[in-house]
Amino acid sequence: MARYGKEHKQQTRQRIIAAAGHRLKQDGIDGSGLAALMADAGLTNGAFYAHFGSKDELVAAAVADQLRSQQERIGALAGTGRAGLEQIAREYLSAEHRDNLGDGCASAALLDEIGRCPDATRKAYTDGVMGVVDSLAAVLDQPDRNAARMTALGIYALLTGTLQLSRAVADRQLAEEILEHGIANALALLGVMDG
Amino acid sequence: MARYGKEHKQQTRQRIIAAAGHRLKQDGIDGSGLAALMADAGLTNGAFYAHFGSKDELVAAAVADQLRSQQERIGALAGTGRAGLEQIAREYLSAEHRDNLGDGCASAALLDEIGRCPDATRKAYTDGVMGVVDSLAAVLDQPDRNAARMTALGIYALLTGTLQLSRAVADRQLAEEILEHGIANALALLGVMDG
DNA sequence: TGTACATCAGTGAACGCGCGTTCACTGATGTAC
DNA sequence: TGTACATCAGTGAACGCGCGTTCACTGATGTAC
Repeated sequence: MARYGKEHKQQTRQRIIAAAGHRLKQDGIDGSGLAALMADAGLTNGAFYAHFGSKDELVAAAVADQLRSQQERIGALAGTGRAGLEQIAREYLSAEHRDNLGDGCASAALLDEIGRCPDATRKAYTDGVMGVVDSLAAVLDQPDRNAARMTALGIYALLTGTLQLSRAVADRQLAEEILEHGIANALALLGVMDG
Repeated sequence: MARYGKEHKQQTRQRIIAAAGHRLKQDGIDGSGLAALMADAGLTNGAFYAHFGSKDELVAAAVADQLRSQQERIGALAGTGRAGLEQIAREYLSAEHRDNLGDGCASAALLDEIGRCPDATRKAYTDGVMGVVDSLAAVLDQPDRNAARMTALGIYALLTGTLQLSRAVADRQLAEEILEHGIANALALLGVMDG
């Protein structure tokens, strides 16, 4: 394997972005230092500026990468309509997802922090999240394209808010109840738009 | 006015908590330094540890205080049922609320950061948010108390997620659309539970 | 009433530490002749 | 084919800075006699 040349450097860059996606979601944006982010990719902090112009630039790249993955995941789903949404909601609002920040949804992990980020990061988020919402809208399989998009946005907001809530709450049983009722709420939101 | 004695010190403590509520929501938890938090209250950093044992302790107190205010605000509302919810949703999902982090909802501003806080802070959040949800459930005015609570939780998750989304998005028009459809979604969620 | 002392809220400088960022250097890989 | 040099990814120490926290001190307020 070449340790030299554009190709190898590009691979390293991707490795940093993927590792950063995990840690940023786990510890938050302000909570993740560059030294830790680079160590996660098997590198030292000094190499960072050969790949990115600033921490903000990496954050934007990682956010975009995370949302691209999420979109692909939704796009690869078999089910459509109510069954498809139920599949998504059950996975999204699972105890596994709640307890594994680093492997989960970037929006649920970082949304309020992203709101405070510079414009470039928020632009990357906007593009990424609209892709996710489009994929979600496609799953919903409704006649009116634009209405489906807005329903999908509502469902996405509900899912992220519900997961955040269940993570923030210190009462285990309550957290469980929040997730369970969240699934019903997501389906209800679709039901209304269907009828 | 006494500058001495328990009473005065208690007032100062409350002033710090109120000022901290504003700044924490504005700049985030990790994004707010103690020196700035104290300056907001008209004091220097050195005085901090006469009032609180740690930054975490202040954060917990500020979160509790913010949610108490939010609960009172909802409790003081005139309307009930669908009209009451519409009043809440329109105010919550307004451009003013979106653009004034510091004066707004603590959940929308801090929810994913609270999820990473120590247990004491998350406990304070849990108690506070359940109070808010109870008040919201009372507004909804439904026969089944427990069902109303879960509907209220769903609506609260939807509102916070929607506001976060509209703040994170870099496209002004899209942010506007998100808010507008959010109001319809909140009412839809109630409608389903009503029927 | 006056004076000496105790108590208290708050000041401001300092602490060690980790942050984002910079840079001189290393050592492996590729190229020229 | 062999050797001298250029190029590159990555290292590791250092930078100034702001962080949370500590502490000796100040000056105003209250109390004792």
